[in-house]
Amino acid sequence: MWISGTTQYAIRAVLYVAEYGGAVPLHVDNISHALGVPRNYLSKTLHSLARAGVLRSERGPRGGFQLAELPERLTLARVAAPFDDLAQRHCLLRQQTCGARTACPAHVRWEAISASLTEFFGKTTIADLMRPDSAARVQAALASRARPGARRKRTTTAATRRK
Amino acid sequence: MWISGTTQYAIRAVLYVAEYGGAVPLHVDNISHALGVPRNYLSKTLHSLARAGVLRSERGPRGGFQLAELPERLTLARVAAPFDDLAQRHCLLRQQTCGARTACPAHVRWEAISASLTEFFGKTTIADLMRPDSAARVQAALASRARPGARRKRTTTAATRRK
DNA sequence: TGCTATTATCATGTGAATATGATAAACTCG
DNA sequence: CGAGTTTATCATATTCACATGATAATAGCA
Repeated sequence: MWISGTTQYAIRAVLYVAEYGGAVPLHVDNISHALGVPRNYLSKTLHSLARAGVLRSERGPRGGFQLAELPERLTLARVAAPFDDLAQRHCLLRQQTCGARTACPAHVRWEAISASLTEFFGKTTIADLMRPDSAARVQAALASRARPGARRKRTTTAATRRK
Repeated sequence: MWISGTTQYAIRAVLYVAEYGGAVPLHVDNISHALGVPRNYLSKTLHSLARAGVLRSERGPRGGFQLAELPERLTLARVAAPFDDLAQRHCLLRQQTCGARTACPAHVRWEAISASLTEFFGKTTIADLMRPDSAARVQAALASRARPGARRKRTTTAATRRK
């Protein structure tokens, strides 16, 4: 039961970037050390998050990972989406025929639980999980980065999507 | 996310035995056909359920699987127990240190959902999932089997546990 | 006793999730 | 431009859930 290990890594990583990252990007080494998660595996995971528009990444010296959006807008569902198809698995008994038309025996009873799970992942944000004091710092960091006049660089986000 | 495929097989199998089994035991072939589940894999699963005291099994001609208890007493948690450790996974982020003392960032918010899941599996029984009409038949079947004077045979249940 | 039906068990295979190590690509700055 | 830093990607290994096929053990019965 529950979400995949990769998704758990992802949530913890995004949360870490939210709390400890600021104007300066965090390196994979830093994050993987902090979380006790394999480096290269995390690298792939972070890259997926960048493609999904959750993080932005940059290579080379002064590179690393930052949030792509305010933590208030990053729901757990969005963070989990690249790794776990949270929506697709609503039948407790995995009956293919379980739908509005022909329900599995557990359908009605399970529906309530299932809905509360969907709501949890859809409404809980990274900001909700942050220590209160770090939320303010993030606001400042993102604001300064978005200030016009800053030099544009090529970063990997949802916009810059390569095959 | 959710429970393992084996647990889903198990619930569906126990439910099938409850609804279509009676005084005469059901064969693996019958059940696996009905559920569209691999035969030998199901056999192992059913055997585990017998060891767990959910089913009783018997070999040879006239053998097969029957419920070991009234469906009202078979909670989903009991059926799932041999395959999924539902209780062990309470931390959303899989933090080892997540407990009463040091909670993970999601602890408080996740606790409510987690509790409702635990309650669902602990309180929902096989009887709850049965079609209403089949419940009565099971009552009769189990009662006749328990009637004193019936010859005792060696069956595999929680009591007859072999290493 | 021996034949047959049925579950129990063993040995093995397969695929996906997880992980590792090496190399390529991109960026910074002297 | 070239050296160094960092992410991106590729090739491969490991592990585990799920599955398959063959054989052993047990029970009923002629």
